[in-house]
Amino acid sequence: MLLHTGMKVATWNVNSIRARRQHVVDWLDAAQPDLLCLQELKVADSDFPFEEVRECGYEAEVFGQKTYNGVAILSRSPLSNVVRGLDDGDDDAQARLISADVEGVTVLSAYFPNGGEVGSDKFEYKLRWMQRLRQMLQARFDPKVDQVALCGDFNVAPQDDDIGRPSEWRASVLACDPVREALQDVASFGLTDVFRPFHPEGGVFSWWDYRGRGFERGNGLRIDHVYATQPLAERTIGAVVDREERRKKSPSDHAPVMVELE
DNA sequence: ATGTCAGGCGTAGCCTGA
Repeated sequence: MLLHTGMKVATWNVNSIRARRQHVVDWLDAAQPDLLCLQELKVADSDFPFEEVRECGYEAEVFGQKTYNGVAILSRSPLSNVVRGLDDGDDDAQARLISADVEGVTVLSAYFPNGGEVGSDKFEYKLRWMQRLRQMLQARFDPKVDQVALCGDFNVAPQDDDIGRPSEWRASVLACDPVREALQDVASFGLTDVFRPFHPEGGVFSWWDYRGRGFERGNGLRIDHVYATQPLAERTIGAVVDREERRKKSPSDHAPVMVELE
């Protein structure tokens, strides 16, 4: 009989695991999450630092891709039922989703498409990918029963108060109406944002553009999220962004987001 | 359009993506 104490689940777009290998190792040692979902690895599986991660006490399941995308799940407990991709029969070469089960919870590490410019082919791909994600969730899970955590870089700021300077971003691929509606459609499957209730005042961000000194100017967006089904959401007892990580030398443009479950 | 990173290619500096 396993006695469950807290469970810390984190997500972090590292913008190249090669460039951020030491940051990840140091952060695992300091933050001690039970699970860490990674996005934008930008390496093939063979170039993922499995050994370093194992030395920190984590096993890793990786869906890598050279140069672009790439996602992983790191866990202190054994992972099972690993699924790579949306698994919907669509011939999609982009490595943007991996899922696995751990201690009765299904964890998904997702890297939603950025979308390029509104109206572009990349934008249409983003909306279509989100639709496909919604269909996959519906095919695989029962939101009333299953404990599912969808974690990752959603590339969507859900509300204006998730943005430092809303007027600069409101029409962008990260915050425009069609993208927010697509996120609502994904959530309508039976997922809720478990972070925001712990920060009702808003103004908490997870990504700051390298360009234009976004971090220094407070011009960030909350685009990295943990969404959970009700049976899991009701276990949430805290949620934070580790802004200090963004302050370090050679940071990712994203900071880790971590939620604590009871 | 701009800004700043990272990777590819290939071994300098331009290109793409974000």
